[in-house]
Amino acid sequence: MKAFVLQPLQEALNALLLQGVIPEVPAQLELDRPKQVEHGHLASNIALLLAKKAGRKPRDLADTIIAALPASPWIVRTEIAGPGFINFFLSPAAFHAVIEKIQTEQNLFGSNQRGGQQKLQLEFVSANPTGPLHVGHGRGAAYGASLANILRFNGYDIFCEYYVNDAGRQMDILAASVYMRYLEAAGLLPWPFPDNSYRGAYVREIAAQLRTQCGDRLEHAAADIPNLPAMEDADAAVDTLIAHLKQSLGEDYRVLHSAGLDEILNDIRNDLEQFGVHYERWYSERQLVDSGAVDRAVAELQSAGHCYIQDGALWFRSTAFGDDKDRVLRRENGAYTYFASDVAYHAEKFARGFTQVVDMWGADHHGYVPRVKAALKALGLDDEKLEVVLVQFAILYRGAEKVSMSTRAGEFVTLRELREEVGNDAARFFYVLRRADQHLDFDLDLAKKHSEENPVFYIQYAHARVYSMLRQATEKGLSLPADNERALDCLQDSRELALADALWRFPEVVHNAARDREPHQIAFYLRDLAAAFHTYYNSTKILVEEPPLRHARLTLCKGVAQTIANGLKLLGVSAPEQM
RNA sequence: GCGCCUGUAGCUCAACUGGAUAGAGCAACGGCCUUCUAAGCCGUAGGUCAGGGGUUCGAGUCCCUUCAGGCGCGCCA
Repeated sequence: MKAFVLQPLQEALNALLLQGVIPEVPAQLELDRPKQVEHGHLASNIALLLAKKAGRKPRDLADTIIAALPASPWIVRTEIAGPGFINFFLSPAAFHAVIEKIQTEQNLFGSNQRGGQQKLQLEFVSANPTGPLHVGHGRGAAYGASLANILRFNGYDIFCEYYVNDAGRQMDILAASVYMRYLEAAGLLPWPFPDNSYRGAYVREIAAQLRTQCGDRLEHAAADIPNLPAMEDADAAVDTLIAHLKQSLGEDYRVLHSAGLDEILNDIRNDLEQFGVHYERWYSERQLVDSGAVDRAVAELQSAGHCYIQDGALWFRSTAFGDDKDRVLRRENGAYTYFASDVAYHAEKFARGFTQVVDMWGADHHGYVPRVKAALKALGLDDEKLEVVLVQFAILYRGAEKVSMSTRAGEFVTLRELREEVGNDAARFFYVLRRADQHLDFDLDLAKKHSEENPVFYIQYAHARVYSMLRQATEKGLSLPADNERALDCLQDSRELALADALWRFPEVVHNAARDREPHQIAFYLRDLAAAFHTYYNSTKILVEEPPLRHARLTLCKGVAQTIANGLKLLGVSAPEQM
């Protein structure tokens, strides 16, 4: 819609530039949608911006600009207002145009090609496969998947990836936890299950499966098992147990390790798939390590002279690249840190040719950003191409009551439980109702309500209402508009034009949501559009006797339904035709 | 202590990246079903944009500062 005004305005400014009235034309002309209807459909502040440079009074300059505007069928009136705004009033035809556009583009309405099919990688969730996903991960999943949809709709070539932390200490602790439950089930665990291991019920289930699979074959490692409770440092105690298991079980340690990993990763995959979250690739940290990528990345940092050895550990001088302290790459005991494999992983992302990489991390990892960027810079890569979105936690409520959660103790609400309780649609929608960097209060009771208080149903209801009218018309034997109905001239009422105006906003919102990485803009827009539709529905009878008017109104309504469906699709929410 | 984030209506949050009289949803109050789904609509009330200073035609938005809250500051991930 903005193009209707942008083009004439551009022409006028170019003409004035030639005449020497203004010294320059801004590269990017901007148009506002005024809050007050009296201020027109669109407004430009261009006279205010150029007044000083042109040595003219703003209102005076605005007058000159208006005089230079070429005639346009879309603009019916202009006026100068306030300190020097130029307000534009558009013709009904400008609003009918959006309805025709929707009919032409249908499920592509709102999309654009600004991305130019640039390859963009999105990494999100990437939770350690040490247990089922909980509601905190759900937010990252909903946010990442929605953002992926939105960016695709903006013409980007999107590649979604889940980084699987399947190498490393946490996975070993899981293996040890499974083993302890395995022993416990046979009454062979000589002391109580320790607090700092994985205590969730799922660990018992995995242990039970392991027993079905291996019988008592693994029990022999219980013989000289370290006495964990007797040891001072609980973390060191677990490490001792892990070392013991690796040595004592030999090849079978791999079986134990995989028992937990495979089971949990499968569970996570299914969970996300059912939640409508799809990945192009599950990237294994273990494979990254085995391929020698970590060795190579570290060696590259070393040969570039960005490393030093201190206290037996290998350090990366990240302070030379904006970090506030140096970081260890390889520990005194010879093992790489998590950071080392992350450096390798990110270097790998750029080597794969992505023009932009977006990571979505839990907000508690924010201190981690400078060191990863430092490493990229040290490797001669452009750290601007790595964008980190920090996703805050979701706090669950039942009405006013907070649901307490503790991951360690295994007392957390899983994503699956949440989905089963409130449904995928409500879960997806509620998760993206806030900006990612804001805390999210997730009210389970509200998400389940099928009433006006629940924004998901409010929007879906608007969509279903349109289809209800179409069914109703058929039942009454009233003719329906053609799919390419173009006789829209009878839509002249301000309420009809206002509704069409709301439709015009959709492509703009899609663009802004992608630019700002803010899916919530879509959610807010849909609520506004649904409200505008409900208002129209209540004020105007759609299924009138006169066919031309009925057809035109129904065509407008179908445009609303199509737009709602397109928007909900971006958020991974269904658009039912009947409720 | 240092760094990052946040502070807007009773509650939960927006505000098109500097525009005109700061908007929604809940909650509160008052209305609207003989008519296409009342899972809806209309209206009323509610504000020192945390406080202070600055930048300019113009500030919730940018800069400085104070206060309050959250998170982070491992050879953990």
